Amino acid sequence: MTNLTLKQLRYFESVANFGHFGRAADACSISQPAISVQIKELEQTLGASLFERSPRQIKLTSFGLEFAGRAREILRAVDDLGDLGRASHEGLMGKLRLGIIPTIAPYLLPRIIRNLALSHSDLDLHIRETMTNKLITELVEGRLDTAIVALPISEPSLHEVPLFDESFVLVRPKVDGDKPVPSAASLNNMRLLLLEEGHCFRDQALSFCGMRTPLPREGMDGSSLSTLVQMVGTGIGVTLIPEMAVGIETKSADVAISHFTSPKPSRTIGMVWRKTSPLTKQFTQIAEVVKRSADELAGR
Amino acid sequence: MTNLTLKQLRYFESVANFGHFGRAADACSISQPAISVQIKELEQTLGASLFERSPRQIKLTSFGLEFAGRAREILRAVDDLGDLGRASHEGLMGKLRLGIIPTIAPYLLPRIIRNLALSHSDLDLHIRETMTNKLITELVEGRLDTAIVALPISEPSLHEVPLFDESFVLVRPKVDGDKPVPSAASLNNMRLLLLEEGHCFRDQALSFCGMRTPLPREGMDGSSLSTLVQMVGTGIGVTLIPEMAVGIETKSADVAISHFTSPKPSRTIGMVWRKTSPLTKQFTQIAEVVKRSADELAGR
DNA sequence: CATTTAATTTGTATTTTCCTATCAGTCCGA
DNA sequence: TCGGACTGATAGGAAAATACAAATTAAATG
Repeated sequence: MTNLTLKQLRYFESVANFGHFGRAADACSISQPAISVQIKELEQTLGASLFERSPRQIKLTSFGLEFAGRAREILRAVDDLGDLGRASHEGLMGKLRLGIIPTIAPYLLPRIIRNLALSHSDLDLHIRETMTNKLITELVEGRLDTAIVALPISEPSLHEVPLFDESFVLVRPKVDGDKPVPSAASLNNMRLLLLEEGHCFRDQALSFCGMRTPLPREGMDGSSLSTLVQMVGTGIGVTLIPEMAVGIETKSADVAISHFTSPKPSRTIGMVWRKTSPLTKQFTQIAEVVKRSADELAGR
Repeated sequence: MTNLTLKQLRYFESVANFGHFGRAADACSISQPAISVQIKELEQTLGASLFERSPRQIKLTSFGLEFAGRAREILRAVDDLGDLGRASHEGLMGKLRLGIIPTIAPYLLPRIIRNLALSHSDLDLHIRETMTNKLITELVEGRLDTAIVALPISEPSLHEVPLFDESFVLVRPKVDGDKPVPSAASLNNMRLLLLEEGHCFRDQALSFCGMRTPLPREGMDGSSLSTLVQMVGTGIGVTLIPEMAVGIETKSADVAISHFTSPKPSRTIGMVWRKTSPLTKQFTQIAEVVKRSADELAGR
């Protein structure tokens, strides 16, 4: 008979992730000996050791590595199974962890939260705002339920639903506002201010300009659209921002907004979640609310 | 946090299978209240009920049905995970549950067991002899580790390995032994004795004769090849048996053996196991031994 | 209306899991 | 080379989870 327990698998996963018994114990809110004992027991029932213990660090054995992969799959499946109960109720309720990228969050999130509170009052929404790749990792690892990101993601274990398209507009110092709108290619020659490495919007802007990597410049990257617009206001350069950000970001800066004609730069915003999650129906409801919120914001 | 335990899932699976708390408890070697409590707890954490309790019988709710499917997958994955320890050792050891069909078992099994005992003395072999569809079910449900059956099985979750081909021979009353060997089609007109419904060998024999269902006759089916041969000896009719059975089955009966020329009827015997089982290496070793045993038996 | 069957409830016992405290080995700076 | 810092292992007692036996409820059967 198999004598494994989920607890053992959970503890093991934690130790495997941290490579450290003590920190793993903290993460599981449990004492360090408790973890030691459970791992030892696990190794005993398996008849093979999972970690190479050297005094200063521990490392997964090759067996442990194989084991970790399977264990993770099982744990995710169990987590999903736990959600199945909630999924069987029609409505939207309980804790729900939503991720969202920073180039959307400040503009859309307040409205989403307001709308969700109105239509689904017994939903306990937890928000996580960070860059796409982190969101995806956390989603796959089961630390998030769903996320609002720019598509496509092409992570095979995730399901993608497009919500709306948003186009980018050009932000120039106010004095340049009357000049003709430059072509995509000619943005190359202007001083284009971008978000720092890792933001998907940075890559989307670059791809519109036909650039793979930006011309190397001295630390001109901003960490938020807000900063970028303020920088443009001082006359340093130009930038692109999503249309959605115009209302908020351009109020307090001396900048001019210009729309491109064609090709019109844009990106598709969508929602993603684990394919194995049983909460599809619930997520779809949320997607509707998000879509509606975006429409409202665009004045549609 | 998800608070499900494997115990709960195991108990639940048992109840779902038996449709009965008491019998499920027996199967788990546990008292019946213990199961009741765990199921109740499970339903509590899920926030939905898994069974419709009517006083005389219990039935899975539609939610319970969905839940059962996922739970089963998880439990199988965990069982496989438990085997991973053994798999990491090169050799073949520990308990191994082998299924085999009745039209092979009596002839090949003694030799297999002998050979395995010689080469892998610390293997604790458990044999289950029954018809193909039962073997497959038990395999998929994790109650068997591997099985020797006639291919193809075409069960997507199982891995198939062909071992050897064996041809069928015609068994006739000794007095008919000198008559010419009938064609496949003309077997239709003779009194062909078959194994009872459910044996794969029955279907294989029928398919050789080009029949879907046999001509309806009065209860002429036997439950073992041995019986069939004895019946042939009394002059009732003729039958087909695998070549492997000739040595044993025809010693004590007044029958004659004839080989077909072409088309030569035959079937492929192979081994199957769950694709997710980590014991592939071990099973492959066993497959080698089985193949060798069959070769010995055929005098090769 | 008593009897049978089957699940739940209750109270107690056992087993499992956990925590605190302590130990043992190694690394590192003084 | 010594002592503190860090890390995982061990031990013993406490707390929590789980299990059992016996009693209870509830419907169906004869």
